[in-house]
Amino acid sequence: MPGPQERKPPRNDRRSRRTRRMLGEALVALMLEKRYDTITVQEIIDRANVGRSTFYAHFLDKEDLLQIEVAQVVVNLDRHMEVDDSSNRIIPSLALFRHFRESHALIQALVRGRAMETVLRTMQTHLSLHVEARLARLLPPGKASALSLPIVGQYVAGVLLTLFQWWLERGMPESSEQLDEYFLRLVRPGVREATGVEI
Amino acid sequence: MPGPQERKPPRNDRRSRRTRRMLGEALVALMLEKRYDTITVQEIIDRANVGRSTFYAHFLDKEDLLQIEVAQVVVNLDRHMEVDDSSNRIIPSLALFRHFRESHALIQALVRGRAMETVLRTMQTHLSLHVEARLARLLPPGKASALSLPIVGQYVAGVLLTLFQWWLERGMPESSEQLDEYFLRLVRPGVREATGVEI
DNA sequence: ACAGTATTGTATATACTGTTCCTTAGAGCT
DNA sequence: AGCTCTAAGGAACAGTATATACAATACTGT
Repeated sequence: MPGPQERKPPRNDRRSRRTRRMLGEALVALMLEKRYDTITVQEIIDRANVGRSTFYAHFLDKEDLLQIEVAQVVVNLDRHMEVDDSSNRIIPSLALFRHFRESHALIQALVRGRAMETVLRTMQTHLSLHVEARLARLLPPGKASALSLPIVGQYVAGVLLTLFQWWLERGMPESSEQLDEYFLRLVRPGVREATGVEI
Repeated sequence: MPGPQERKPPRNDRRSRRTRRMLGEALVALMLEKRYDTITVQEIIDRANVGRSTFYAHFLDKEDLLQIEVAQVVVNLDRHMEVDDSSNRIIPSLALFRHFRESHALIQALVRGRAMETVLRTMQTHLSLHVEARLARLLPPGKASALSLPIVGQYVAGVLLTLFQWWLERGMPESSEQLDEYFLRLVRPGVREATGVEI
């Protein structure tokens, strides 16, 4: 490996944004075909019709490009979690399943490219913290939860992501509503017995 | 990448077995220190005190060596699943948690080396199929499950692996027994309502 | 002790990365 | 429109990694 990189120069030109987008799309397209770590920079720039030096003008390396694509997924996820804040559901699962179905091209690429680990771990953390916070608010004052809230948060987030992966692997034959119903039927009794909260 | 490999020659000599073991241990040791994909073959053979050609006499490439180590994990897992076959528990969760704690050096290496994705996916499949089979046996004849058995299998396996990862990330402060209790308290109500089976 | 083979060390072809330097093309401003 | 500035293109380069080939050597099992 040649010398260490300093940082990536931020560009704001219209052309630059177009180039960045093309490179991102090229990576996603390639990840639908093969594993992320077998993809070379050459393949990416060929697919995007972009010069080699242009790639390195925008990104530190291949990993940097991936990270930026992954960050997009997480940002979108957070945006979808903010809705439905008034109900007493601890997690906007239906909204999430719908979001997954819509953006499943990128997510599918991440899964098939074997770069899903990072995404899932980030999702798991975000979701479990969200659930934990909601549970703390819904808990009747003075009445403690039988199981600690972090573990219940992990449980709920884990079930959601497990079902999502199972759904995705089989090509998402069920509707989002159907999957949400499965999710709630499985998760609700456990949460009720563990915390006393009815979701 | 140079030409394609044909296959790896199987060796049975005592020396060979020793060499293979040394190489496997070297990889595991290195994975405790850095990410799998940043480890070079040179580092592995240096650590194992083994010549370069010897490495390629035993394994197709670095990936091949990893796969064999991973397979070991899964084989051990299966062995631990066979016990406790007479009880009416759908999954020997306590035995599994104990096994995880014992072999956590290797598993920790896989996690820190970012090679856990493969292992977890394989585990998820094995465990969910196991649960599915057990449920089918325990289901009262003539009385169908409300939710299909595959989805309940995925659910149970997913919760077990989620809790395991949560446990591992924080350095396994709880005992195996404690974790198993959490697991059962969270998963039992959902399985009861979804299938009618009491575990 | 001997035969057979596992192992070693080195050399080699191939591939990928990230940088450099120079040229070309086009966006944005007056 | 014309001018300027900079993004993009393209080729070449050093550095490093992979996987193979081959001859020499060390060791095991009988």
